[in-house]
Amino acid sequence: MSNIRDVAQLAGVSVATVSRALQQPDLVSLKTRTKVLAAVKQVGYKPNLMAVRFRSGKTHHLVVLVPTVANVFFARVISGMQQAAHDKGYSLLLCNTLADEAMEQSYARMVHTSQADGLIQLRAHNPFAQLEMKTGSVLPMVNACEVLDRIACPTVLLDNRAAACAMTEHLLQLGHRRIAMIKGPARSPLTRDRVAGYRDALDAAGVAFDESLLYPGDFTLQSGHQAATELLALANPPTALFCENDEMAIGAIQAVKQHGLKLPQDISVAGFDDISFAAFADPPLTTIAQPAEEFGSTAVNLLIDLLEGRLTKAPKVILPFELIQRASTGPAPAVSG
Amino acid sequence: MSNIRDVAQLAGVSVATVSRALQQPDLVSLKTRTKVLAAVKQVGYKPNLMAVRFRSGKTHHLVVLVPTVANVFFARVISGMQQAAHDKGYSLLLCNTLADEAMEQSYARMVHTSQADGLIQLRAHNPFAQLEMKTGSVLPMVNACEVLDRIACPTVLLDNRAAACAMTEHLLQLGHRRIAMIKGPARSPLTRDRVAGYRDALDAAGVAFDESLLYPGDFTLQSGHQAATELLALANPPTALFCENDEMAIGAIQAVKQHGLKLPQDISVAGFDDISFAAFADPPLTTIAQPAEEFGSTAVNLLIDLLEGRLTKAPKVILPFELIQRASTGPAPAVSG
DNA sequence: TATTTTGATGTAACCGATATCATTTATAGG
DNA sequence: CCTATAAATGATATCGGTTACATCAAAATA
Repeated sequence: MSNIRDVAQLAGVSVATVSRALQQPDLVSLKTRTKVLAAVKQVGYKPNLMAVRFRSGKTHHLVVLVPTVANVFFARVISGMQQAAHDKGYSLLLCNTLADEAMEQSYARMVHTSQADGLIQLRAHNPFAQLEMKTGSVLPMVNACEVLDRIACPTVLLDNRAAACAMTEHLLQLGHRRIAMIKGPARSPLTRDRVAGYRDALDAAGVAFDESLLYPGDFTLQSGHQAATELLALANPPTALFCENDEMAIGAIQAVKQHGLKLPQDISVAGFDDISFAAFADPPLTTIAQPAEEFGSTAVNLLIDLLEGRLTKAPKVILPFELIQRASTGPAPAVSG
Repeated sequence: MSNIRDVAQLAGVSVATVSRALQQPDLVSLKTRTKVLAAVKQVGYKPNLMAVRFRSGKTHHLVVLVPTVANVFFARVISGMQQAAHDKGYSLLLCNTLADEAMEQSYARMVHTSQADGLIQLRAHNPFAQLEMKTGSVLPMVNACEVLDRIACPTVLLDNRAAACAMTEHLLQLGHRRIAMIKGPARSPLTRDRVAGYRDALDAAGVAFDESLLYPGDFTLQSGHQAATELLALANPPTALFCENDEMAIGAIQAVKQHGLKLPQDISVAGFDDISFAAFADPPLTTIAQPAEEFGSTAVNLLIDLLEGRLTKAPKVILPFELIQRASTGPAPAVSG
């Protein structure tokens, strides 16, 4: 591999001149510049970016902590991130945490050990908590999708409360009164907000909240299936299932059918995210569309702004949602519990 | 940020001793070692890995070129890669190429500019072709899933021909004679192999090959839907649809239902990959299971072996498949065209 | 013509670790 | 007690760029 000294020697100039000819061409005379460029071409010189970045102290790498890339929604978010990062000359170091705290820690440490400039976290957990406790410093981080409320860091989020409220209102308008919610883990702020939105809508409609209609899932198809199965076994089962993501909704739909019920005549099922499979469910899934790619690109842009000092304080960007009405939700059955 | 000199000064030793105390503790006396470790702790020293890697010339980064992370199968492959890479102290630089040649090139160049040690390519395209042409050097690459046949590089693949043959045989055994194949782009070697397997089975069963039953898709739900719609409009439509991935199969199932046909009584649909949604399709999808995560981990391990000089020649690893029989395929309808 | 200003280039320090080689100190053997 | 050998430590070059500063020539000004 040729280096800058080879080029300098061949061109008969100093290494400084070569560097300048490539970085600030106006500082170099046309004559020398052409000589240098010819030499660069001849030896096939490519600057060693490891050296450049070591010198500059900036890696241009961003760590992304994703709970699971196998989740379709997150996959879209990552896609948006990658595009935005590439546009600004950054690359993504991907970590599929799989809820493994140690794995998350080990990637977070990359920001400490100068392997990455900053980090984007997609779940409600501060991976720097331990590190910052020890060092007292605050590391560059952006939070997206799932939101940490205790920390003042730039954030991209959906108005989950309003979105859950909108979907619940939709179901209430269809005449449903027993609306179950297949939610995420109890401790998640995202789930907490969505449950709050669900209750807002119930309260506004004067429908009593029933704790037994809340079922905690884990965002997988299987958990949606299991949740629906158990909810349908209740003495007074729900006529609508509002799921916190489309995977669980699709799982729930299968359980509903296995239970011998027809959708949407006997029961309605709604999802959240509008992943590509939602429109291909049978029946097609009513859901909340989120701008997944935009989550990713916004998060990346915020982080880069933060890193490059263009951020004075931590903004909270709220992205819009849209209720997508399809055939999985319909009027509540005439004889309702 | 503290550096090795700070530690050395505080411990009252030379930087070389600090480095040794951390890298080869046996070369340092117990007394000095404890002194050094105390100093390390006191100043909160973390070696600057950018410096380490610049010095060593190894980045411990691997570029991964993925056609689309939004594809569930690829998401699983990436998950497997990330796990394996992490276990060996490497990180993944993810590039979602989205069929953008320029994007692919720009990431491939990272190997040239010392930003990454090697590359894993998931589609049948050599991103180094141009670079290697110019420089004459061969860059470390591993190919997985989609296979490049012209190049001698370590490869992880499925016996796609045998798998497609197995699925076709399954359909033939069910009595199907008009079996359509919703395949991938014509130029893809993967598709070529699978079509070959499909023909192997037809030939063995003495069923004539009908070109009009081959339909090129692009692995999306939409394209499966469209393909099925067009195939069902044929004068002599197929009784079975063999799709090259599960997304297209799920899209096809929707089209089949919209056409008023029942599955599997009127028509059978089979997929490929066994993504999580396959078991939740209605009816559950018969498909070929591939060890997606293992594809990822194997590819990463091969690349690391290659980088660390443990590979003499380019191995081809063939991973096993399994035909998963579910309810989307059944006996051919009695009155067949 | 003498002097200042501008432009172009070279010299060398620097980023932070590692590793070679030299040097000092400790241990063993005679 | 002295030397030979081993063990521990230090001084410093090095990786490949960038950049502050020095130098020098050419152009502009007095």
